[in-house]
Amino acid sequence: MSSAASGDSTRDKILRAGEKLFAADGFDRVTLRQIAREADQRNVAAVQYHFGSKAGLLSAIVDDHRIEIDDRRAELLEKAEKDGVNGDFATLLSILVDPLAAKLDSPAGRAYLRIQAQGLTNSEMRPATRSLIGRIGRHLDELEPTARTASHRGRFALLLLFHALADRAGQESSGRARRADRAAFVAELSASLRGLMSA
Amino acid sequence: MSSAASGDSTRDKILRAGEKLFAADGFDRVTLRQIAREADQRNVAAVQYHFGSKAGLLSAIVDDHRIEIDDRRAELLEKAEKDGVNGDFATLLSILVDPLAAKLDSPAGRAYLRIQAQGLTNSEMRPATRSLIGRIGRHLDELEPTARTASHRGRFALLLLFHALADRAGQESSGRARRADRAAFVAELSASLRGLMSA
DNA sequence: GATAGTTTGATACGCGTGTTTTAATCGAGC
DNA sequence: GCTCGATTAAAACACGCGTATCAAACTATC
Repeated sequence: MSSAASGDSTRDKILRAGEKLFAADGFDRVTLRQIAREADQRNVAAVQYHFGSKAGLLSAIVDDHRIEIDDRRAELLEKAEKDGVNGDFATLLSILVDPLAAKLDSPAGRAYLRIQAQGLTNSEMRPATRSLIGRIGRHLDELEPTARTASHRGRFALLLLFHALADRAGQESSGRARRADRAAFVAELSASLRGLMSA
Repeated sequence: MSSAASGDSTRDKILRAGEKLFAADGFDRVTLRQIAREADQRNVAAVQYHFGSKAGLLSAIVDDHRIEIDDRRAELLEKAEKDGVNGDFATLLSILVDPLAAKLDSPAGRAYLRIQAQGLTNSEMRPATRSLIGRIGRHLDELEPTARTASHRGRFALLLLFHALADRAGQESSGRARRADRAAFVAELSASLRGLMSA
């Protein structure tokens, strides 16, 4: 309930510390003591108190962002359906891509992208982001059934989407990529996805 | 020196056990005791003896496969250069894709693909597979410089290549995908990469 | 068949982990 | 100003980790 307001309560500090460290080092390598230190907390049990467990902290981090992304997507999708643009491939693609790509704007968002990609690779957190993607997928199916249905393209597109954004997030957070190039990056990614789906 | 001959020496059993467990659970989650058990070894220090450390075991696993893949690629590339086909995009792409995709054939190869994808996400083992890819990349640059150079497409292609294969490897190893579909999968992947690069 | 070298087995060590527990501190509300 | 719930601190816990050590078993060479 409080998560959206990014105050500096201890809970929020732990959340941001976890984000940062999980993204940079990987969930398994990060210690609760590291997190406490990063959050200016002398208490090694702070994570247990506020989130129950290390896994609980991960869920809190991921859910926060995922919910915001899905809300934004639902909003855009409803608008598109109302405008009767649900036959427009580019529109549907941007509904899929843009709210995720917007996560590149903040350090917290970039951390989320990297964490989500870790989860994809290690085959967990599968329910994440699923519902909305399914709904958009159905629209895409109506559009060009042969290009998507029963083929692997949809899955490829999802893999590329997440991993490319995570890769970019890592580069920006480590200074290996400049923020100014971001628009070009997103445009390239969208074009690549378009090309991938309709080759 | 001995790795190619997949005998059932203790060393090889440990190597295969590590492959299997690293791929399924992730490098960090796997303990040396699990590996020893999986290798029918009562000795918990067997990994230290044969590979020095847990990291040494990982290197041994990855290097074995990577060397074989790069050798195969070099072979195909030389043949293509001799035939003067180095202007053929499809040929170059298949040199990049086929030796990797061939890894889907064996359980050990599938494990390698998943492990390599983990490494990509967690940003290590970067030197891996680099040399050959660079050489092929130069050929691609000569072909259509605008489509690759200074754009993000090359990186996208690499990400998709590795993660799609790792994803497929995971599905096959867990029975969620049938081996019969593999040819179609590889064809789809190649087509997707082609579409991605030239959209 | 004794011997040197290599491999395997078994045990122990030191340490860091996530978590639990208990005590101290804080902050409203009356 | 006191009280009580919520939060932070501090210490301890049980456990599993990677590693080191040393003895036993095996293997080949002469």
